[in-house]
Amino acid sequence: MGFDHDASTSGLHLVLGLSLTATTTPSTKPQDHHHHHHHHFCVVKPSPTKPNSPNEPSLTLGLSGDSCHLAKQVPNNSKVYCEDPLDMSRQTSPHSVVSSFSTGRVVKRERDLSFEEVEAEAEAEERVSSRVSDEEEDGTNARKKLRLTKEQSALLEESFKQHSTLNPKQKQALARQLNLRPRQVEVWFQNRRARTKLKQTEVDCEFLKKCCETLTDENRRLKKELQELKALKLAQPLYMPMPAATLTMCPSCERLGGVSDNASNKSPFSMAPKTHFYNPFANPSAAC
DNA sequence: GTTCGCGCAATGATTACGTCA
DNA sequence: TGTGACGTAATCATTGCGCGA
Repeated sequence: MGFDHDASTSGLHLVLGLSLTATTTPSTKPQDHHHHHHHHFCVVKPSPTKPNSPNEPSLTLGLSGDSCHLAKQVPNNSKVYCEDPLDMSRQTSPHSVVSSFSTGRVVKRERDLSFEEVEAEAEAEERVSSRVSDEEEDGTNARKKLRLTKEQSALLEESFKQHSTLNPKQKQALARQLNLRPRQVEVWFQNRRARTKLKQTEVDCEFLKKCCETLTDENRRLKKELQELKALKLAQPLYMPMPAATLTMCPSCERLGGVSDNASNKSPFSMAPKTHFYNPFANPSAAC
């Protein structure tokens, strides 16, 4: 589903998006808005520096948070302390460090691993190897799902605010900070991007629905007004000066509607609902 | 008040496939 | 043109929570 609001075809110029703060990143990729209880929305334009893929909606989500730093450090230890007793219980579990080792599955894709990363992963695996073997001894091959601690999530969020994508170095550093595997950090970012985009789409959809309702109402009202004016014109065929309040001026070309000198204005009557017209897109009339 | 089963949302992980250098 | 890295989309699986019986 793509929202390509092309002014040339629709007369409207919708470019919708969300932003976490007043500033936006240059990236055109959809970015964070997931935790909107922390942030506010605003309309941003996609950057022309990087074209969207054909399937990508033109609605974009801007990010900010340049002032954010990765200053907060999660203790580089398998135990991360938090207030939540639930989390606490999770954290004390070896599964809070590395997840999918307990699945018994072999992770096929380790595409992003440099030699150092492979080494780091080997170390990580080392840290949990005892747990894995315990499970194997138990005969339980249940897939345990990693639950990130609050601190880990916070740091990931913080990092995501800065960059919605990570280069290998950043990924490696973050993984080290979080005591996770780089692959887990990568997956987290992938999911974060995807769910941000999904949420964004839902928000945009709601917004467009409201816009549509508003325009429908306005259209209905204008049609009614037009009929009234036509009826008035029939009832009073002689020229009557218009009340000034009914004149309308195009905000872009600054011409008075209905009284300009071109040939298209055959009638001195002007549809001028300006006093209560609401244009949700704040655009000049498409007639201009 | 407690427990159990169920539905559901959140989220980590996997897979398939597209794009690009 | 083939390949690897990296992205998204779709999906699966696990977990925790709320709720009614």
